[in-house]
Amino acid sequence: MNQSKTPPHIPTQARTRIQRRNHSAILNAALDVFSAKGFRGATVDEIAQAAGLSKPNLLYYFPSKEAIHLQLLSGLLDVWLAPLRDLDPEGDPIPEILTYVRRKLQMSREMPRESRIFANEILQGGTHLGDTLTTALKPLVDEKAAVVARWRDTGRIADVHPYHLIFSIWSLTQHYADFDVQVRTVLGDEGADPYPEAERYLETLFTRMLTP
Amino acid sequence: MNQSKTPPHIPTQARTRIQRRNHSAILNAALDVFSAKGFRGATVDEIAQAAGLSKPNLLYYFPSKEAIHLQLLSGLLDVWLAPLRDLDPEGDPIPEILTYVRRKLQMSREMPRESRIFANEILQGGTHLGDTLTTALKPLVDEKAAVVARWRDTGRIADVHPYHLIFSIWSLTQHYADFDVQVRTVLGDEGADPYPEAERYLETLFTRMLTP
DNA sequence: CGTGTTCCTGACCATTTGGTCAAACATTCA
DNA sequence: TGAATGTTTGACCAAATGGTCAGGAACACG
Repeated sequence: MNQSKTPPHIPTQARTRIQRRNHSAILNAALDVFSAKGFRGATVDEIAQAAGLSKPNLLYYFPSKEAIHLQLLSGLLDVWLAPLRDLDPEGDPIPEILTYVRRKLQMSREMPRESRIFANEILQGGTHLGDTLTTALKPLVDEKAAVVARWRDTGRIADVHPYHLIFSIWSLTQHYADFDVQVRTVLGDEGADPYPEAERYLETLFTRMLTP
Repeated sequence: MNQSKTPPHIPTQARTRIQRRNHSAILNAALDVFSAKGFRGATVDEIAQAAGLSKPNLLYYFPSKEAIHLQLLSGLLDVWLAPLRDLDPEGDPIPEILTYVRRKLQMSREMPRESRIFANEILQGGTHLGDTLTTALKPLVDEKAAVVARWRDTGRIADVHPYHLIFSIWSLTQHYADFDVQVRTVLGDEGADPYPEAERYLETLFTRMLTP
């Protein structure tokens, strides 16, 4: 009957200092573990360890493993789509698109865990995302594809399919994060950082593709 | 002490009719389940059900879940690399590369399960593949990258980084299998088959990229 | 100090899951 | 037909895992 012990499950804005610290420690640890092992392969205990907490203690902050995963995913999509959101319809088409490519590649390099977690989720059918894809992703892509279509129809870029252009940017940039092992293996261990070459390659690719 | 009941674990060439049937039924079922749920997410029981067998019966044909996964993976790599293997150094460079792209895209469409299982494996760090990547994949890529480099150095194709060209072909073609859900969601449910458009797009992309 | 709240833990539980085994059932073939 | 060989299964096990809970420790604050 007592209404005590209300666990601070997902308080959005954590109240106490300890809450804030542990909350973010958990999310960060979960990012590590989920991105390395996938949702099923990750164990609550491992996440707790990585966050420096005991399993029950972690469950004190989040109601379930799935809740952690979910909060991670939803928090991610915004960050992930920011570069596309910033594509400026008033800007110079080709530089605008090249900037988008560059920013996306940069995110791949600096946030590979996020990229992998997302890839994993989509690979598995996006079941955890619910209708987020249709409500958040699709409208934005529709909007920006329309921008690209306008650029194309006014002859400012070469003839391209707007949606597939966007798909190609996604796939090419995220490839370096998601398939990191493969890339590094093929390039040999000597060639440490593939990103500078990748950036040059993608710049050339899209310049040649888009120049009228 | 009796040496009886030697289970026909991985007999490579199954002997009896039943063995052949069940063996391939298991592998096919495993392809379904592993590609849909990943290695950790897949359960032996589910694979057995999908193959029309009981779990112990499945374990009669394969010593472990991992063994099934492994046999699947190793059998896959050969098929997967065939198009690259067929890249002909004596052929016409641009048509040769376009053919490679087309075949790779076709495989994406016709074997999405295989593509996803592979993606999943690489995403997780390729731990199950052991050194297969360095012994089987790298040498082939090295060889074909050299071919591309020769074409480039003799001016038969435009200036490109051979390895990143190959990476871009992989990522662009497999994107349609691995991120199928995303692609379909963004394109809307009406536009059923994205592949014809994709093929046209990729043809244009690489033609513009490679024409000297 | 004392009291209420927040934080943390050891012990525990139910379920899932990979895998085993003895015995039953089927098939083959002499 | 019958014995050897091959196939299938129900019952079972041990380990892993997500999650609970009662109570103790730390902290905030009057």
